Amino acid sequence: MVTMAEVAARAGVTKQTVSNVVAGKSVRPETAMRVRAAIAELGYKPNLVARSLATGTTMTVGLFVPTVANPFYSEVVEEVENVLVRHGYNLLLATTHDDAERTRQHLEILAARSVDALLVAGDAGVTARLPMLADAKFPVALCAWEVDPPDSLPVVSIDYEHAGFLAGRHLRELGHRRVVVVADLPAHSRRIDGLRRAFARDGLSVPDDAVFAAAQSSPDGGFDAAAAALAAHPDATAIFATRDVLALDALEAARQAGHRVPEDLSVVGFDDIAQVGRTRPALTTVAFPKRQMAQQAVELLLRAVESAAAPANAISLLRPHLVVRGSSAPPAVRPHHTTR
Amino acid sequence: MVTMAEVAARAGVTKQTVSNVVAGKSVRPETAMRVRAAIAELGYKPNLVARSLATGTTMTVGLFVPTVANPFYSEVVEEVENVLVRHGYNLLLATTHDDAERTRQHLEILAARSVDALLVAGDAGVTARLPMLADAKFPVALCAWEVDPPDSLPVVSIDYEHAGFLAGRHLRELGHRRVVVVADLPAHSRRIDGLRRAFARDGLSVPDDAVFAAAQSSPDGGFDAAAAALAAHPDATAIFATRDVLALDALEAARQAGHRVPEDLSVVGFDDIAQVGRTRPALTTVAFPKRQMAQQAVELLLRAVESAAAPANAISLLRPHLVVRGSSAPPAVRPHHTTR
DNA sequence: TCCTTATTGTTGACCGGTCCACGCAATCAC
DNA sequence: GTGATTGCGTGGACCGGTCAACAATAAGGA
Repeated sequence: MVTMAEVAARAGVTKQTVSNVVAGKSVRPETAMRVRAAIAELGYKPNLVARSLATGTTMTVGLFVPTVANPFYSEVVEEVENVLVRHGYNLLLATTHDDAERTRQHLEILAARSVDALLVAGDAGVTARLPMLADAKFPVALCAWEVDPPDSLPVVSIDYEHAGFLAGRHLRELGHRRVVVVADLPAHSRRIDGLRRAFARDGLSVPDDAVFAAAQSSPDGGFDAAAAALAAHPDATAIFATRDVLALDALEAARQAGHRVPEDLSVVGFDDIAQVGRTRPALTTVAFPKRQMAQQAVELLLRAVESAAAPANAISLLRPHLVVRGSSAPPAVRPHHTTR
Repeated sequence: MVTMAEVAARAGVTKQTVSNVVAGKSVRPETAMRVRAAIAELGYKPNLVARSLATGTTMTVGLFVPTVANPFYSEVVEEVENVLVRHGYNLLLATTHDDAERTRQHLEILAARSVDALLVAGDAGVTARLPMLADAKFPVALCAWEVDPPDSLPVVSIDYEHAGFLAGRHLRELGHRRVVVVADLPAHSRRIDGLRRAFARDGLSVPDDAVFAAAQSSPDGGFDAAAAALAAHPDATAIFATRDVLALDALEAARQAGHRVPEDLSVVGFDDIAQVGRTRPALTTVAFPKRQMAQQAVELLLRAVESAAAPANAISLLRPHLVVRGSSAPPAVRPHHTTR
């Protein structure tokens, strides 16, 4: 590899002058030309590793996500990368798989690599490492954070409770009274709280036995939970799934149980991942402004990096909104189900 | 940050000795203990940037994918990261978005960062940069490569033509004679070649006007193409989609056109992305061994890195296989469609 | 004319590790 | 007892940039 020193020799100046030309600092035009010519002739490219060592900055940002297999996080990754590229940064991607030990190792390596900043999306496996995150020597931000926002780190997320409320309000406005829930528990309990609040306003409740946890280990977890929910509550007129992928499973379970959606049963999801708008029935869901979130979070971090200050320790909550599509409708008028 | 020199001073030895302890080279146990104690007391962590500069190796591998939004590539990314982590490497992710200029910049930066290796998945936007890839100073491998495998770089992929053949043979074995195709063109033409070969064996053809290109720009491209295909060929008994996401769109278009799948119309996809096994009807598709591919490709690269040699310049083709699910069945026995 | 203030470019230290040649003891064979 | 081998540890150069202090030359003000 051709180094700065070689370019300097070729142009008859010092390393430093070459450095100045590359960095765009004031250099007499005549000299700059000579240097630029030498750079071009030798095909010189600055060595970023060396620069990083000298400056302590790597133009690299780490991103933690639980997994990329979930489309929600895919979209986050996609957008984070876009914003980073726009600012000239690179993305170091690490999946945590909700594994605390794996997360710890990744964190250690990122620190040793001196990334300029770290964005953590999703909480599950990382929560335990929060103290470690708090006193990292680079800015850290959290996003898509549902549980106990720690007060030492900035967060860009949404009001999950309110998002759940939107789903509940929609179902109530349609006239639904009995809803079952398929959820990732305990992670998604906020969303359920919101749903319950909407029902509670009208004096209705969503009892605990109407909430079914999807087994996270099995790929059929969502399907099984939905099937169980429908079997246990044949009088339910709606399903709320706390994640779109679960909602897709629920749609399937409903179909197999002989329900028509939305005529017999409404299904409402959460996230608004790309594919749910194109299935039939298209899914009514609470849209999570993922890309906006990714953008804000990254820009928050980069501002902190450039001002060399700790990021504003604030919580920024974006507004989720309901997207009404074909999977929800008023409940069918049918003989009232009698218990016993 | 605490440096090696400080640890050395604390332990009463030289930097080099500390380095040896960290690297696990032979050091007298007694000395090693003193050094380890100093490391623990000071909380020393080696600076990987400095190490990279000195050794010229960064323990970092770059990955190019067209996008992460497509579940096919998500799975590839997921698996690549897993393998890298297992070997102690980090992942630098770059999306190309089929943009040659963006790809060029990324490539330049990765080179300047001296990544240890680069894996390129998918071809579209990158093909133009092949010469640049060929004389990179680090090993490069290609995967999921459909067009003209260049002979200067190792490739881990599948035989796309054969994969298409599998789809065609399946449809023929079921008895289908008239199939329409929804495809990303021209990228997926190999797959169609294979399909055609299967039909040709029985003296049947898949005419050009039965092949519909999905507009890549629009999110409804697949849907529109499928709808057009069905409208233009009402006598078709099967759809072959060259990508599962297109197949999902096709299922939808079929439903809206009033076809029952698989009774009236069979749908066969390509890729076997995670979600298509859980929809109803579950999708019959040609399974692409993505994870195996990712694994082989990464391990090929890492072998090259560790032997400091150019990677074996070979083409490794994995075997795709057909996964028969619910979306394909023998064609309905129905009055033969008369043209006019 | 002389001194002050800019403007460029030079010099040498430094970032935090690793590599390599070598000194020094202790061990071994003869 | 002596020379050869081996095991540990030292010192200094080096990776390829950047930074800060300074020297040199040019321009501006009194």
